[in-house]
Amino acid sequence: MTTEEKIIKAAEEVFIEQGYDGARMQEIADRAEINKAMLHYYFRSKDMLFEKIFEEKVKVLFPVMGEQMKSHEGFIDKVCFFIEQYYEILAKYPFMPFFVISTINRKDDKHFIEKLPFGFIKEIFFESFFSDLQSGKIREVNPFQFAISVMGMSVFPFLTRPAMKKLIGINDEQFQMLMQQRIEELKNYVRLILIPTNHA
Amino acid sequence: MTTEEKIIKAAEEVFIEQGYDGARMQEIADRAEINKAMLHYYFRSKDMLFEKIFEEKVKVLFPVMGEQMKSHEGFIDKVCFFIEQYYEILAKYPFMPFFVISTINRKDDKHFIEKLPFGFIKEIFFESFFSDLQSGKIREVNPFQFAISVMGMSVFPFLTRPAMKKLIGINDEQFQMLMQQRIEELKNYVRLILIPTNHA
DNA sequence: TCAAAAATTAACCATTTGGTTAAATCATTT
DNA sequence: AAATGATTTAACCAAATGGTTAATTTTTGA
Repeated sequence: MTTEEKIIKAAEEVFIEQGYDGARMQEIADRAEINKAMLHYYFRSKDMLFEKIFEEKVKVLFPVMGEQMKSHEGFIDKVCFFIEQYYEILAKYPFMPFFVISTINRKDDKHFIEKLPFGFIKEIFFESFFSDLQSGKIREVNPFQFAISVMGMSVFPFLTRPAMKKLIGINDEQFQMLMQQRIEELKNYVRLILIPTNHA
Repeated sequence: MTTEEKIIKAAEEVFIEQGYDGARMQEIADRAEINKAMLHYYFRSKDMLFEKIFEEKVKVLFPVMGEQMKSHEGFIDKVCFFIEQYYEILAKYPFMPFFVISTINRKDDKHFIEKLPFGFIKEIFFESFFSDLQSGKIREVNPFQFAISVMGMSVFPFLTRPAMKKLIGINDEQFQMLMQQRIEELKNYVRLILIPTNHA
């Protein structure tokens, strides 16, 4: 493991746990078991180190879901697939949503928002939506509001995880289970919302 | 306006904008137009000042919805009322959700989670849920997952507000409008999810 | 093998930070 | 008006912070 890799690993941990303002260069150095000067030797400044981490981690949270998504036929199938896939990612990186949100909410966020790769939603998601809407396969909902809702339902519990755990009195393992059960529940909601009622 | 009030107002602003770690005592003093020593004179330390602000603001975010909610009859009515009321609060304090979430996600959160008054949900929400479930007025969903979903759909856009604004290319006013429209959309989702289909 | 380049370290630096103090001002009461 | 207590201020402090530097060790390549 090279020094650079050790730094990135440690910086990931500290930035995600503590946020930009809470993170200390010394703590990153300590966890990486290197001299603090090395941080600046490899990444010049705290800002540039953070930028590097953010870019790398965001790629993980917004993966190339595009290709796989294309293989799913209707809009409902695509949404259900999105929910499943997103759970996989969130289960692996439960702190990521808070990391991203606290970054884009930072007062002097210069350009982090632009780095969020949201293109795939517009392309694949919406296109498929209007197609299925016209053929009457799905109910007429606002696609934008619907997209926000699906993301909100998926991500919100991970943002409030510490509270959830404490309020319900569960541990990490049980939380994971709750989220796993949640997949089917959310897919069910999606179907109930989107599948038109039979007015026979 | 007393000195104490000036401090609280300024501290609210700074803590909510910058978070605990990002907030500077000097900036709070500057905005309150008082000497920095006054902060410690009235509130002893940054920790204690923050605690004061958190308590006050949380009371706003989790208001005594209880009484009004009791007057709404069925579970669906209660949920719809919750969505409406919550929009009112969030429209007034759009930064609050992030403030609360970034506080409970802080590494050394000692006791802030306990201060979240979630009692009213258990009492009024769940009670009414099981009542309507038994009488067949609502579909059989997991009440817990459903509650998380409603909160997520309501709160999530406010957590990602800076990103939403930039990605869709709207300003604060337009964002507010989008959220206002959202109320009816969400209430509609709730009905579609909860009202049983007629298997005639 | 040996010099040049890259990597690493310890000591250091300027600035910022939360917090303190002692003196000064203001308000209140007698 | 004098004494008392509350409020306010400017100056100060120690610790922490991001960042630098010059010297040292390690690696590389001719």
